Amino acid sequence: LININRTMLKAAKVPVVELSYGRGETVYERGTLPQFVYAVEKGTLYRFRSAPRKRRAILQFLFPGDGFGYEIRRRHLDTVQALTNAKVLAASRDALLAAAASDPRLSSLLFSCAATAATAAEEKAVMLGAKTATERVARFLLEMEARLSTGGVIDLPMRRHQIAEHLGLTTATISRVISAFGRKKIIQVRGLQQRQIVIQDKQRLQGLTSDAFDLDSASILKPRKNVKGRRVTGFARD
Amino acid sequence: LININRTMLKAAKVPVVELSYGRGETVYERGTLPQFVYAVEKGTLYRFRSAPRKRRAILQFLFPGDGFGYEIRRRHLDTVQALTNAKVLAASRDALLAAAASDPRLSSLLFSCAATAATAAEEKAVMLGAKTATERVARFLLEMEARLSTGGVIDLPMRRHQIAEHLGLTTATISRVISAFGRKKIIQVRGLQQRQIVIQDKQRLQGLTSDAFDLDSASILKPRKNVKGRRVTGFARD
DNA sequence: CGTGTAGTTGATGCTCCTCAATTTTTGTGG
DNA sequence: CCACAAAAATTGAGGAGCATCAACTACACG
Repeated sequence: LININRTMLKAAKVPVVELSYGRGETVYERGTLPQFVYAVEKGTLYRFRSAPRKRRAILQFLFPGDGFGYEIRRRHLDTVQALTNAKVLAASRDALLAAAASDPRLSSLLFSCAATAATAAEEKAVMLGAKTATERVARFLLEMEARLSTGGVIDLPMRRHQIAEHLGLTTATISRVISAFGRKKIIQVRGLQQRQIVIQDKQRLQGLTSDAFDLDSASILKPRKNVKGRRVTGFARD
Repeated sequence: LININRTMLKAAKVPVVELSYGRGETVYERGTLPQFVYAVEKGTLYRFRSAPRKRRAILQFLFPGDGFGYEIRRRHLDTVQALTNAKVLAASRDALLAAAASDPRLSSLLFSCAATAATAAEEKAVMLGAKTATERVARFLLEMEARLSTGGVIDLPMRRHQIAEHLGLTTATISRVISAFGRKKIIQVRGLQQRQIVIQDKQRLQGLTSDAFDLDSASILKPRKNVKGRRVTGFARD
């Protein structure tokens, strides 16, 4: 299911090129003509839109198996850049559609891929609907764990600033929340630039994603301050 | 472009049923099996996900020409309900895919529809990325104008509460921002339940969507209070 | 004419942004 | 390998913006 994009491109009887990108290099840019459909082979990339005053919105981080370039417009609205050294497969969109015309299986796969892209975008919208920073970061960490944890360790390829642009928050807030999670022993942060994360109490983290009202979300950011009037749970202690 | 979904369903050589729904009736529910692909014929519907503690996220309002049911999962993750009396076209997903196998044109259309759904979801994510309530509401009004204005009048089919659930805000905030827009003569609000809106100064509204820093966004919600230190523009007056 | 629902508006407090200082890490050249 | 500069991350103080709670108005409907 997760490698459906890669599978599709390889199954199609169309020429597929493998492209390599170095850190920071651009795959395609906003305003260019969308000609290809891509699938990540190796490394991490990210898609973003830039708003006027140097505000950027990172729509998606792309990991091996992820597809991109499915959006249909006359021009690309977004830009894709490599976050680390990366390899991607690319196939001509027209060729794919032509091949799909004679191959029912491919046609179905193509539809699935586009539909998957839609679901992913919607998932992101739901995440941004989460009101508190605590909730967003918790969701993000769990998603990253699912995508790129190896041996219980999440090796984040992105900076705090990029996480912030992805979640609609600021670097400072991301840092505060992650530090608080660490203090609460929900996660353990380590490694260069604090980019390695181990989830120690997954259940508590999951509890924070759905509804922070049961827990004392204020205590995450200001653990010392006593909160009056609110329900107090075991979360506040420690 | 906008009626691509309807066009596709009608062009396909598959049985298409027309279904009617009364206000508040459900088209499909979270957890059910996704069997159909739909297109709105008449009326307005909306898609939402409900979070644990009676928090709902409205993913999308559906107007004539819009398609839905393209997300691919084993179960529906969302629920679709009619906001007004509505008619929708429905075709079996399997039948569509089968027909697409022998019809290249249909195959391409199907892909386009799914891709359009992806773009729409992303657009929503970008909107939620907007930090201020002013910006979100401005975007929303402009989108509604594009979708359902007739003779310069936007006839909103949804309540304030539903706008709030769509934008990730509260009813109170929506009301405050809309009132402020009215006071500033950017829009004119009228009709039963203040559901009719006329955009009087589209340019100013558009200015608020992209970057609220040029304008004094604080003055929207607290027009009386003098703001110190910030750039003051023509927007603050009046 | 009361009851219920939707919308508006005010007061207050929490959350996160902003600005800024400090520490840690990265990268560069001697 | 160390010294230095530049960048990233952390942390603190203060304030802006929205949620929350609640009072109030307007209108629909039985």
